[in-house]
Amino acid sequence: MAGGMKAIVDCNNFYCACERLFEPSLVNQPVVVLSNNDGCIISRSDEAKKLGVGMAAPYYQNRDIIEKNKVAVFSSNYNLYGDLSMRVMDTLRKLVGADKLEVYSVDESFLDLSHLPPAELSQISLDLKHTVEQWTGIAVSIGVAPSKLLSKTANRLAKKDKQGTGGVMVLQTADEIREALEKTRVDDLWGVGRQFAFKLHQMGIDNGWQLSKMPEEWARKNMGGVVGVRLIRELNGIPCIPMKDPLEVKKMIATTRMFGKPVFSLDEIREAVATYTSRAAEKLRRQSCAAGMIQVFVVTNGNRGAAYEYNPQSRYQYCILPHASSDTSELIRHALPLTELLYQPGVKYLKAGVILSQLVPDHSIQANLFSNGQENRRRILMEAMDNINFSQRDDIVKYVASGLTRNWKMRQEMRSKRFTTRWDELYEVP
DNA sequence: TCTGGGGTCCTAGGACCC
DNA sequence: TCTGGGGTCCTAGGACCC
Repeated sequence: MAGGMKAIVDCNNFYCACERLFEPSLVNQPVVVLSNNDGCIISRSDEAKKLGVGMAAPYYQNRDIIEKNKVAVFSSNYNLYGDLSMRVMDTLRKLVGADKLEVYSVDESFLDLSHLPPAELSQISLDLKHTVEQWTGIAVSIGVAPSKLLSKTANRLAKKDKQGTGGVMVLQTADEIREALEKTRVDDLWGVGRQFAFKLHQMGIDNGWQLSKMPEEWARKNMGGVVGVRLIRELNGIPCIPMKDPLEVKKMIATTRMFGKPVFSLDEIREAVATYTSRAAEKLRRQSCAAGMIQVFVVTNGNRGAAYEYNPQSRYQYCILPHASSDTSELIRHALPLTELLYQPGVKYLKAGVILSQLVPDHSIQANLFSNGQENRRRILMEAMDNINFSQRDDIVKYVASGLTRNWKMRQEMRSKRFTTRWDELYEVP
């Protein structure tokens, strides 16, 4: 088939795989990893899936199955996952070239394979898979096809039938594509969520093949305009979702957290917001950007419904900065008044968050920096602070507004050590 | 009695993703 | 008692302009 082939490489049960790497006794044993505050299950090993542990399901609802079957449970350890993710991506970069790789998420990358001979794609993919596993210890699945959507579909089938496929599936001929789409429910297509899947089933469209035969004009009317048209084309092997430039930076940066326990006081919320602002500002500086707008939001449990119903209600406030900034203290100075606007005494708060947007590259504010020696010094201070916080413990250096007690901090009772990113927690060979 | 048309920019909100 | 966090893209509709 003509046109460039694209691959998606996806780490299998990534967070669980990371935990197992440092706890080999857990290989072939059921393992789950929990979200922040140990709230939800966000990664399951194949064994845990077989036991019926649900994805994104609240931990406490699965506690019975977990205890009965001695499932190993971990709080999420993002330092560890981030570091192993980097190793996987670096390996792929080495194998296919940095300009052929688009990191899509912490555990997935698209590869542009259009320069490779089509007849060899299967073997090349198998080699890629084996090399990544050998170099990093993380198992991956690979799907290859003429469009991103079809490669995601191939990847899903490869992962579902690891024995039969060897963890790799290449879709090239019309027959191969048809067979794969017939086996895939619309719910499982990349880009079809709950709302669209429901609509499609009502219309009698149940699998990917049926959907691929619908006219574009129908999709434009019924599936979100150009989004739907793109979906149909991608299903037909016409690439419409381009590979992204690896150098692109984020357009928005958020730091948000559920509180470990309900919070009532303004002081605690101010501390949380100041801390989240610091985190967000670090991310901002890491991509050499400044923010033009800052938003703060808080979430309460709402007033409607039964007493224990989970009914989150959020309220936002934002402000446009006089000039784009990446300075933690300046961002905090704008965030705190927003917090005060949002606060109502006596209300129980579950969560707060900070969102930085209208991001611009740092060099666009250089004129501003150079015109003002004071600000330039501040920027150097920020860099020093980031370096210290990164190489030492988190938050050795921080602003007093972030508070010294942090009793709103999240629960992480079952976190593994940060084996690869903290000197005092390095893995020891037994 | 009559009540244009088109362009641009911005924001809120929906839908989806991992 | 207990339900994550961080993103993207698109559309509709309002405000404003000529």
